[in-house]
Amino acid sequence: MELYNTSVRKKVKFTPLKGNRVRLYTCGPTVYDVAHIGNFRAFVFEDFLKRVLTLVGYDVTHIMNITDVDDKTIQRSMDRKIPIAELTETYTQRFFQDLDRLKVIPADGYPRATDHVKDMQEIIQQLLDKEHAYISNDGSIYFAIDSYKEYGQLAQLDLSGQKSSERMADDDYTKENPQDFALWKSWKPEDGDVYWESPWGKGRPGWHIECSAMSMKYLGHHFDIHCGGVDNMFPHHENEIAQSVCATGKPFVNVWLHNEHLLVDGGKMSKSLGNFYTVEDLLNHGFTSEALRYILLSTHYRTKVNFSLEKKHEAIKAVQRVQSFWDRLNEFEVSDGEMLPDESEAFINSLSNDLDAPGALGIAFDYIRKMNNRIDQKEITQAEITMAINFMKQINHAFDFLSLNIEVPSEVTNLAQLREDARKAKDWTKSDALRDQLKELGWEVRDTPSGPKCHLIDL
RNA sequence: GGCGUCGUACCCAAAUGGCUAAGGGAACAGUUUGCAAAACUGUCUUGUACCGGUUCGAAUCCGGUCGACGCCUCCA
Repeated sequence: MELYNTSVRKKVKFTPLKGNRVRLYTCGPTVYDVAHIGNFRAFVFEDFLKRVLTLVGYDVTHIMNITDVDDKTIQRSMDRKIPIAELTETYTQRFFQDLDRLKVIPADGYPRATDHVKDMQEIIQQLLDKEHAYISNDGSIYFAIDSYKEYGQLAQLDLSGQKSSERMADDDYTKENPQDFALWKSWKPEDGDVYWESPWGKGRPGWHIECSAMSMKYLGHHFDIHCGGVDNMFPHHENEIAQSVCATGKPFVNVWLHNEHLLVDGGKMSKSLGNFYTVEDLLNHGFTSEALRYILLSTHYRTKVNFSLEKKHEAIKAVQRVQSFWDRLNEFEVSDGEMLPDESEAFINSLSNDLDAPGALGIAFDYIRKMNNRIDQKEITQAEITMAINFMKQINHAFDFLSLNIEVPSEVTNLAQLREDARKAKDWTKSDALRDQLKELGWEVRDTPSGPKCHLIDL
């Protein structure tokens, strides 16, 4: 498959560094607050990447960090007068809950920054030893970007032409170069009891160092894929590269993937505009997990997606189309077999082309219409049913648009049976009344050749 | 100011210089249905922001204009 590697700004053929295993690191949340739907665009994109990699046959080891210490987190815990660990644990659990609600496959590990301070210190020491870092006069440690000639390569920044503004120079008088970034922040009174002992005194790690430490610890110095939002490209990922490469003297990440942002109503999400949505908000608005996945995946990951509440209907209808076809297929007797229709190859080719999810969906919907038509015409064969089931499983492996194993409450089943009895007796008044009754319970009944079928109403 | 992205039908959104520019949603008409729902068929046919250029051939490449947005400082 081909992936767009930000590092070289073009699509490149992807091959794992070692055998069949893809080692994947994705930047996780800072757990000082609830993550919003924009954050989850990144996490759902990464989930999709992983699903496609496994669909084409790779094994994936996926690590996502949890940033549980930084300026904002410390500030929030002080404002709320609760211990930082309590604050971060609350939002970490909330994050996992939201991932689950969006049907995101869990990572193989979610290392927390605060559990890896020692690993970070080791890297910092290596950087000091190799003179890529220096201790400033307040005890903080900075990475010297002048010591790494490749600095700016990922973001394609030419730093030689940039001059430091007076403001920066004033704020950062202890740095050798205003662009140098912190590896270790010395303790200040406003940090309270948030500090770790180190060879350089009390302090806490800079933000970028955690990803270098944890990715290399769990995936090795040189691993396959590192993902994040476009905003992380600079400075975060640029700094990660500098730290990691200079500390180990080895290549760091093979392929960098960056997803574009999500806009709401054409602009940035903000609490003051009232367009700041969490997963919970949207579920309360009547979006389903599948509809949210559809919205996040039906635009290519490198294109900005414009979210709005008006998309609910479109998204729900689209995923229901897939669901209805699946339900319809399952009314047939299914025989075993690995056969797949020709469309499966086109579908996988589309996904292999830098995760062209919209293109793949086009193929899937074309196929669904074609097969619905064959069922309507009563021309469908047993072999086609089997292939359709297998193909739909592939589609669902990648997108997860189907709600499987929904249990119909016995109350609903009973009412549906009463209605069916009334229909057989041609008592249309009674049967329509029972249908209305079911509707009030949130269920819709469809009369099919094999009897009435109940479906949850999403709208 | 520096770097970069984008503009495709009523809405959303693919198309890596080459067949009639996918697909989803909405709308309208029909088939089917006791009526529905779902599904199917048809319509939405001078739709690639605008102007110019390169080419046998351009949504795609180049230049310009207009518009939207991102990064350069914490960000998915």
